Amino acid sequence: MNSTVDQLLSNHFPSLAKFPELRDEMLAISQIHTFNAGDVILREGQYIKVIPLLISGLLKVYKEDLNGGEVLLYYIKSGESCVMSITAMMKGIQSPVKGIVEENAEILVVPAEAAISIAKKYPAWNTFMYDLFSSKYDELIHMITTLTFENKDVLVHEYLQNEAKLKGGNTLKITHQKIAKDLGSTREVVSRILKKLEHNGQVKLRQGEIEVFE
Amino acid sequence: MNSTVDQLLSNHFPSLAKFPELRDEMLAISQIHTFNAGDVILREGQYIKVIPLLISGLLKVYKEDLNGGEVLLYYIKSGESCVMSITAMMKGIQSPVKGIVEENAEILVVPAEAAISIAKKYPAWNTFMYDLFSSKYDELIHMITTLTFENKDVLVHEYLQNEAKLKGGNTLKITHQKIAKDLGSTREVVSRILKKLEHNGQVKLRQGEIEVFE
DNA sequence: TTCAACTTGTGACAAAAGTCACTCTTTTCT
DNA sequence: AGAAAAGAGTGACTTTTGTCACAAGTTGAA
Repeated sequence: MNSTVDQLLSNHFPSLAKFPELRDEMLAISQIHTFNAGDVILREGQYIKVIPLLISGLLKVYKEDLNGGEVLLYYIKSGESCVMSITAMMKGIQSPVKGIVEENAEILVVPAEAAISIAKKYPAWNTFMYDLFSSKYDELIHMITTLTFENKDVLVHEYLQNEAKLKGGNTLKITHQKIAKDLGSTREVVSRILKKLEHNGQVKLRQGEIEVFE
Repeated sequence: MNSTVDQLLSNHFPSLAKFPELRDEMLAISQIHTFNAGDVILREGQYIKVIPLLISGLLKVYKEDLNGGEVLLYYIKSGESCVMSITAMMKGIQSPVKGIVEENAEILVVPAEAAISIAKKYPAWNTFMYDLFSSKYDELIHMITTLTFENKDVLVHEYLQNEAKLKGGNTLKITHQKIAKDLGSTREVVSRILKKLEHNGQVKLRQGEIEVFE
């Protein structure tokens, strides 16, 4: 009866599933949940009770600003988990970030205490986490360098390229307003940048969608 | 003869040293090195051969830009290590960041392979790392929100407050040029912001030094 | 002490980003 | 079809940041 979960684990988290004991223990304590686009699966200030391992779909992780703004920090895609959930869980603190389902998602949910005991028993779990931490550090650091050294047009362009890559298609169904919100900017500024990118042949704009080239 | 190292470990890394076996293993394979302010202890592109545990002093970690700029990502203070070294080591990749000694430092140096085997044996090592990763994530995320939602004056002010806190003194010996370099900005901009901060009573400027209030 | 190097101040201007106000287009709903 | 809502375009203006040029203050070594 757990054969489906078993397969999902093997397919999407091979570096964990290849250790039979670890795999069995994870199967014994975790469950698959499904979520819909738009669902907020983690709020700022919430305590972490479970560690999510993403089977399919796409999540976005945001940091909220005092004045109602928010900024997209990174994505969580298939085969990944939420680094901020892990670290907040280990310290028993509230989540400093918000997690939203961007594309309908299947999530393997591991209870926090179970995750802690697994981490102590299986080096592979920690290896997986180090890899994950590493890639998110890279993303955050890249974001900092873009914010520091580049103008907003680069930020917008990289955002679009990321979206295209992660959503598997060069035509994005997205509004200028949504882009502005994700980047902590304003709609007018984004609209003008998009016009400029279109002028440069980097994108093609249509109502409600953007085609990304390159 | 290892009694000194033993004490340093106990004093500065209590969460590791309180486990006798872990402590003994670390003592057996690690060494103390000292470095001077200005020393570059890690270059971008360099492979990671050792994990540094900072006993005393202060390090700064930078990401370099293509056009000769660089931006301060975070500090490493006593009781901490370099998260980017850890993750780069685990993946066997080159360091994506640069580490510079800001204040004369004593560093407990753990060979990379030894660190890997320790990580597999002692959960306390991983707990320590998760804590460290967590605090650096917080710092990077805070930097992103500042860059996204605040003007440069806030960035400069927070930089000064950090410097004051980490260097243990409200009078910083630092030039405007150095601040500009750390923040990826320019000297004139920083000079003007500092004037403004002085006007607001947040700092007091003198040649070659800045007194930080609050 | 005197000069050279370093540090800071500042005016003038340019570029980037944000704000406001309003229009126009496209989509959606009844 | 027709109206409302959502999305996008745009001019005019402000604020913030960056750039250039050059003056002036400070420090330290010869």
